[in-house]
Amino acid sequence: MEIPKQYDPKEAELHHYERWEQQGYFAPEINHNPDAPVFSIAIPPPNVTGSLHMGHALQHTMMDVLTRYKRMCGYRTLWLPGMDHAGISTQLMVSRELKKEGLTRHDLGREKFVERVWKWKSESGGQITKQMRREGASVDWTREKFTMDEDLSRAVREVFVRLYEEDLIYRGNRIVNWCPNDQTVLSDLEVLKEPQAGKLYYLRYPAKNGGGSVTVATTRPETMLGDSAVAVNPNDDRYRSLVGSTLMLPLTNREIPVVADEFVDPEFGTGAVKVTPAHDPNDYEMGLRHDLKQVVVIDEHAKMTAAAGASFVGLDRYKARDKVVEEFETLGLLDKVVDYEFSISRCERCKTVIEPLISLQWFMRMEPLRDLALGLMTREKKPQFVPEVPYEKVYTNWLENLRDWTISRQLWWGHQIPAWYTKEGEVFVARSLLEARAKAGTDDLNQDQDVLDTWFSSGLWPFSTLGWPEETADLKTFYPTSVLVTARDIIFLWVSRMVMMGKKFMNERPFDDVFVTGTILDKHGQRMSKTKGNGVDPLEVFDKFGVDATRLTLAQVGTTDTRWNEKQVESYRNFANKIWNAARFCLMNSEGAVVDPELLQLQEADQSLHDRWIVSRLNKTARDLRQSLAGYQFHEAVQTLYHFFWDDFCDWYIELTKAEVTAEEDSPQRALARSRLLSVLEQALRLLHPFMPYITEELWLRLPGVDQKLLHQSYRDAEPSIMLAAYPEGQSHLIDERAEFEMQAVIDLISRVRNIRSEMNIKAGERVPLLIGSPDKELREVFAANKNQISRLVRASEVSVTEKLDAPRASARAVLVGGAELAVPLEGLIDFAQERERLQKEREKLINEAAKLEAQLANPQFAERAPEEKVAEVRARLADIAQRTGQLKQSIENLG
RNA sequence: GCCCGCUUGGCUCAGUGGUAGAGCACUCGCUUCACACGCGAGGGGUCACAAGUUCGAAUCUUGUAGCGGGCACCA
Repeated sequence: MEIPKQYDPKEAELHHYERWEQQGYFAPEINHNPDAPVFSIAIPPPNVTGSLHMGHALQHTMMDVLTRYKRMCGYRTLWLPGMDHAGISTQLMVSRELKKEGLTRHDLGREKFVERVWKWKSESGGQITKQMRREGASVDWTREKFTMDEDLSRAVREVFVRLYEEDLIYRGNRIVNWCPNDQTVLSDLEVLKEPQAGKLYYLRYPAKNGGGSVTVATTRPETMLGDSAVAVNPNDDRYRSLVGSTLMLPLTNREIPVVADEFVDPEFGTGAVKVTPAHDPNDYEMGLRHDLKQVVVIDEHAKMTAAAGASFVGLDRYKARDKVVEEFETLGLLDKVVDYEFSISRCERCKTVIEPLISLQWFMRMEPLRDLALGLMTREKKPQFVPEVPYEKVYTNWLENLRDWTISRQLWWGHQIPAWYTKEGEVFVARSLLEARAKAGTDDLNQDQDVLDTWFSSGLWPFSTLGWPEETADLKTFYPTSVLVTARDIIFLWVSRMVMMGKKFMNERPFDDVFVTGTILDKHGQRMSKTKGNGVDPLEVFDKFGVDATRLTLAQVGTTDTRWNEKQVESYRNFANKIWNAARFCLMNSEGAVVDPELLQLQEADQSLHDRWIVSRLNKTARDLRQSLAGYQFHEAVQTLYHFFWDDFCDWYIELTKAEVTAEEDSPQRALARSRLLSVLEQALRLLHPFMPYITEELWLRLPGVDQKLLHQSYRDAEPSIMLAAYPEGQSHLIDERAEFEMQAVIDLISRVRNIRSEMNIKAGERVPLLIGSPDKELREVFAANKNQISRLVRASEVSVTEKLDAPRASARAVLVGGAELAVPLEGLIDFAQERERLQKEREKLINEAAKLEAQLANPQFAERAPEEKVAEVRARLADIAQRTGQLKQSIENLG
């Protein structure tokens, strides 16, 4: 079989996914063990309008690593995919399309418009579902959900009705964030606060009865037309006498009172505040406290109303501002204008400046729900945030200060609020029109025109996707889910709401853990964003370096913010190629061999050192990986895999076993060595699979002897695939510390000889004799037993191992840890002065180190207070250094 | 304003109360029969700064500086 020298990711990425999906490997039903433990993840549903960006790729990689890992461990595994209808985004997108045709949504009317959105969805929505297949995401597409599906919509109505019946949802007139462009209300979380360079205007209001006046400072002069009071601090002596008096509001001829309120900061501005209850959240509260009139002077289009006066009506808010200032100046009532920086609220989507307006909306009362979430954290410490710092605190602090949630939106795309009104305006909240009619006792009902905030349905996601309110088998099996993997920016918008809703309606946490990923920044450390145009498209990276290499790069990001670094992907592309070529070597030498995990199940003294060693390393690696993944230590896991495969397996094991494996003649030894090599490779591929699904499947299927026996017992009937193979255990009885110690001695020996060859400029092809002296009998036996391997790897002409080193004067020498010595006779090649200098340098290094250790031991408090084993360790190290220093000294003297 | 995080070799990042790590970049040598997307050998960091705790601090505490982020109703 011909295997190309270079791995082509595209080839491997072409067919496996389709096969996995068709065979049903992603569905939990593939697991035939009725007692299998359960692992489940509900995907953070991407917007139906969205296309894949780095953040998705990052999260999906981590979720897929966990899912594939747990599946291989025999868990009944479900990673449930789906999408969010994304109310505003989607409506805007379709409206923009309409605009190209010269239409607005109002031209179509609500029903036609919504139809149009559904059409758009089926034709071009959900790009991400295709892109996720490319990523290799092992989600169960048969359970894919959309927040506007009928069953999920039913859950939304059910929740709405129940909360309404408990008085946790109410309708009322309150001041809200209004977007004059999108013509809808927004929740506090959907507005952005931005610093703004503006001006502070000092306006003077004359007293009603001649003489005095009060000057107020404001950033929004146009709202003065709606003022209904001026407030001062009750303890402010400057204004004490004015409290209760009446002012004449300029430009309007209205009389307004001066009131006293603790809210007012005497230090700011003039210490007197104009109060506009209808157009400022603070003033709104103050207005309620003092029973002030709400004078609405700005409408939902951010234009002035008739109440603003005949000369202002119809003016844009900013035009009105200029006009107010102008008129104050004319009247001599503008005291001054100063530059002032303040923060301004903008619509998250369209960046329009928010207008606070009083509006009739639906709200969710959060206190009781908040208490459920806080109680869950206090009593059960759920969910467990990873990393715990700072997210647990951020989450609980936010909950503690939570305010009621505006849940209605003036949109057409979304879950229409299940409330119906009679002609008289009486409201009936019901699960359906039929139920509403029954409740109202009339058929003459109109449904509320508003829809619910997108996040309302998202909050139900972990259970609505599993069939709630029906008590389905899926709901029983997969709820609560195991872990939520998400970016940090939706902890409030989404995570907290899922916890509250899950606790409320399932009486159970929605997930055990919340893993908060880091963020991928651009190379300058800036957030990637569409508007900045600095995003890196994951699909392009897939094309350039392969999906597996990209996944490895993303997995190692873990929880820290990382600048995008293409070099890193390239190095993992190289790693994939390394895997490919290691397998290529194994396969090129696989005649007469077969994968047999049993070969790796025993550690016996008569096996060669490198075989016992690689089994030990393999099991240690598996053990470490399991530990890393259990703690969501993705970076650590990637490093462990990389170094096991490249360093241990490729650099050492393959090289050490190469002689046996490539022997010309067929023999039982050769067959055994080949089978062993294949079996180690096979285990290594399993370890890698959750991170690099494509290359591992591609290679695994090519290995001789791969069949159902290798699958986890829960999947024994399935067609073989590495994704159903059992994840290596990491068995402690196969970890052989002695073998690792001995192998390390061999590795050190080989490295020192190579170092000598390099420093002495010995030609790569030239063979040199190697003399080893070791006073330690066991080490001597180790070196002797591995003569052939050592000889091969250092290109020695001969290797002799003796108790005492007996080398000619013209030799390059080195001293190893443990007192072994080696010499490479270099008659005619060696420069004595240079060699002396080389050894002297090394000796000085050791002497410096010894001095530090001696100082440590000389401190009586060290011996007294440090733990015994630490002291013993330092003593042992010092003894070893002393011995080596002595040997080096001897070597130098021998050189003359 | 309040809170939080980060600061480790040229670059991107791990890590840890007890001898400083990786990848890339760099230097030298290699067409060694899996791989030049490779092999072998090297150089390079007083772990931002200061004080403290400790037998011992790059790691813990406090403060300072720089960078980044979150929260906040100051007109």
